[in-house]
Amino acid sequence: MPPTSETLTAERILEATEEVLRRHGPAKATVVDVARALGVSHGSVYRHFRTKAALREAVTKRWLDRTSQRLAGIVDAADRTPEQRLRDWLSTLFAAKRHKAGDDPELFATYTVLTDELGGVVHEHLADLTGQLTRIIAAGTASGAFHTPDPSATARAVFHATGRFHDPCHAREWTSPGIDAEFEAVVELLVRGLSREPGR
Amino acid sequence: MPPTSETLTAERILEATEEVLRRHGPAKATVVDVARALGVSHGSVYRHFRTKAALREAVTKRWLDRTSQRLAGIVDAADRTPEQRLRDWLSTLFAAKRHKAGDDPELFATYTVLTDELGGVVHEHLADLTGQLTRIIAAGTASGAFHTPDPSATARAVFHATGRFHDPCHAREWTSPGIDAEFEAVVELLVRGLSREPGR
DNA sequence: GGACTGACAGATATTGAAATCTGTCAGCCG
DNA sequence: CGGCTGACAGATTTCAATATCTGTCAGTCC
Repeated sequence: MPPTSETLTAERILEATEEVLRRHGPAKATVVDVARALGVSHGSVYRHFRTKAALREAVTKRWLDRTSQRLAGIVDAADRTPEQRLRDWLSTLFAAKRHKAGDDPELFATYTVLTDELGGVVHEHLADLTGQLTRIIAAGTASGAFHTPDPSATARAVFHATGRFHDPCHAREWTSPGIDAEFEAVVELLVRGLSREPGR
Repeated sequence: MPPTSETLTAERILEATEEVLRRHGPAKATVVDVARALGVSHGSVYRHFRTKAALREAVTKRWLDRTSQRLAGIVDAADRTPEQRLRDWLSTLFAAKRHKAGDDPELFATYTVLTDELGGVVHEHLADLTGQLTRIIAAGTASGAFHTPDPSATARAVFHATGRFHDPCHAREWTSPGIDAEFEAVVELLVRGLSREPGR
């Protein structure tokens, strides 16, 4: 609403877009709405983003990157064992997703729709996350805590096996009562599979 | 189309419903269509199924049960070790789902929509499948091949961890090139986690 | 008498005309 | 200039009238 006569930057447009998406949802959020929220004409928005799809892509990338960055801090925590870091990383990912989905279900649904449209950005995001996982697992392999001939493939396996706890298409299940126990059971099984000496 | 003057049975209605769903999809399949396909008035269909939802439920249950029955044969195969049975069972489940999704994508999408509506039937189906898994894992625990304090909870964990390879919301990914390797990697990790003496 | 029909009321879906949106661009304004 | 506007063409969405569907039931027909 405030036409804030500052310069029109891509950043300001992205912020306004997020706000419009939060208010109107993905289907009804138009670039005219975004321009109106900024007090400019929609032509100006097209100066910064070639198409509506590009704008949606940029705003989604920003949203996904916020999660990546939170997780990146766990990967290199030198004071924790690889197993602890793996457990932390998976728990934090699950908690972050569940938090996003629970806090503002509308906005979460919005981004779920957006990520469905935007194959490329999502693919990069997943590559980023499995890359982080690979570093933890490789560290574990180096220290002898984990045992796998191919940390990268194993990282993807761990990521896929925990999909129920971070993939948006399972968001509905994240509020069911037994979900935490289920998460623990899956992580336990995976950690046992990764460890050289399980069953202790 | 053929008014087949046989008696109108629930079974015949279910067959006609499946055909109408295959042709028209879930959104456009009406009970008037089903009646027309059978050469009767739609009032007659309501004699056998109280509501359209009940009809959809019955036809979906039939469809889900076909998968359950195929898998049930693997559970008690006396000539195979529990680990082999576990691998067989998971592979067969994946193959069956992928086959259904690939063969007739329209029909698969139709049933995916239906299962989304019908919480109860699907929940029963999942309970049935995890029950089968529990029996395999319990057999493995008894023979010393597997090691878990709670076969039922572990069965659910295995089922959830392999969700990417049987949950319809991942159907799109079942045609991607690396999917078989990914499946093997996840199963490998889980079997290792279940086994008392892995890493050999 | 019991399976079936077909007309009916209320709910839901389809349709097409009108409104809005996307993306462009010639021109304005500081 | 260089960022911005606003009118425009074609594509998409909305909305209300119209048609179809769901579920019921009194009545038909064998």
